[in-house]
Amino acid sequence: MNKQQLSRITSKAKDICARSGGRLTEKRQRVLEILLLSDTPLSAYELTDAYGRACAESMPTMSVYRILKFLEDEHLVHKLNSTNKYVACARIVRGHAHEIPQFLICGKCQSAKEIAIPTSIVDELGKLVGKAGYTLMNSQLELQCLCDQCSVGAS
Amino acid sequence: MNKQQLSRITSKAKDICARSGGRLTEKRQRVLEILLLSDTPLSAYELTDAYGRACAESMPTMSVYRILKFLEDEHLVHKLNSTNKYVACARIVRGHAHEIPQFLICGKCQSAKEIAIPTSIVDELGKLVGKAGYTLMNSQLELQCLCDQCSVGAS
DNA sequence: AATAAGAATGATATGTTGTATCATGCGCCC
DNA sequence: GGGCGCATGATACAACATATCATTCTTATT
Repeated sequence: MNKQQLSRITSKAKDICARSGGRLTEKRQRVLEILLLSDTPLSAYELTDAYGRACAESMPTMSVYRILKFLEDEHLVHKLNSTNKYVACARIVRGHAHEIPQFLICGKCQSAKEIAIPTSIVDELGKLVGKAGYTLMNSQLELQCLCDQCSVGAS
Repeated sequence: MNKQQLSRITSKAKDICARSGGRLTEKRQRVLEILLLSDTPLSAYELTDAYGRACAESMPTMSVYRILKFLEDEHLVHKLNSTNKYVACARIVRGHAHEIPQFLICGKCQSAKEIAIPTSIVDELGKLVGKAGYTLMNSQLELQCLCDQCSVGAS
């Protein structure tokens, strides 16, 4: 991702925040940028370190958590529950509408790819869940995978 | 679950362990029993407490983690990654073959139900994952739901 | 039965993730 | 420019998890 793309994305993120009455402050923007530029999801503490390295001033981890919560509420960032790490939302990168996110997480290189799963599959899941006596509230899936690059490397 | 059922299950668990060269010691059996009798998944620390209450002697949390790891390796217990809690595997309760586990987790009462998802859906997921450049390694899903009892209560 | 080897457990320390709470700074509106 | 509300800092602590070394218990062998 080059600087121009990054600035286009953060400008869009600012709009998104503004529409909901929030503000993408400089610190929030920096945290988002670190996530956008990272190859892998980052934990709150890894973000704290990365912030310190990138910005020459440090940020308390508490603030990182608060900023992550803000960015999650704005749907600019997702939390991966299976790894306790955070990723920038693909919609602001690729420009499509917000969907229920699904993640493929490589167990070797830790990369995570956000994909959209067809409504049909989600509907089928919903029906199954209904038969079992439950109602699906959120279908963010996190699938443990191996990415093609790592498959090749291992072979 | 009554005592007879419990003893039938633990006896089966013993066989499973024996076949793989492991031993279901008394402490391991007690931890498994606590999970079998619990309405909800339990964290390692909750298990430590429950063990202390049930057995009049306490167990270090470290040992609980080790025992959980053993039980997981024997596929007698599953870990829910989204909540960091542990549940007894349904196969030893209901007697069917081991399948890739899927969990419905009620966001209100925390109950968790283990279900099996049809191969067709898992296959479809696998194909999608393949198209995205990944290989599915494990399709344990943890779906955030509301159980019918809690739905009724809330209405 | 004595003993040696290996498995299971205990004890202690520490690392990682996350929340609670109160204080301080900063921008905006009248 | 004074006050209000949002954002951030600082500190403490809770919850989850692992590393490591010591001790105890089993089991096989003699």
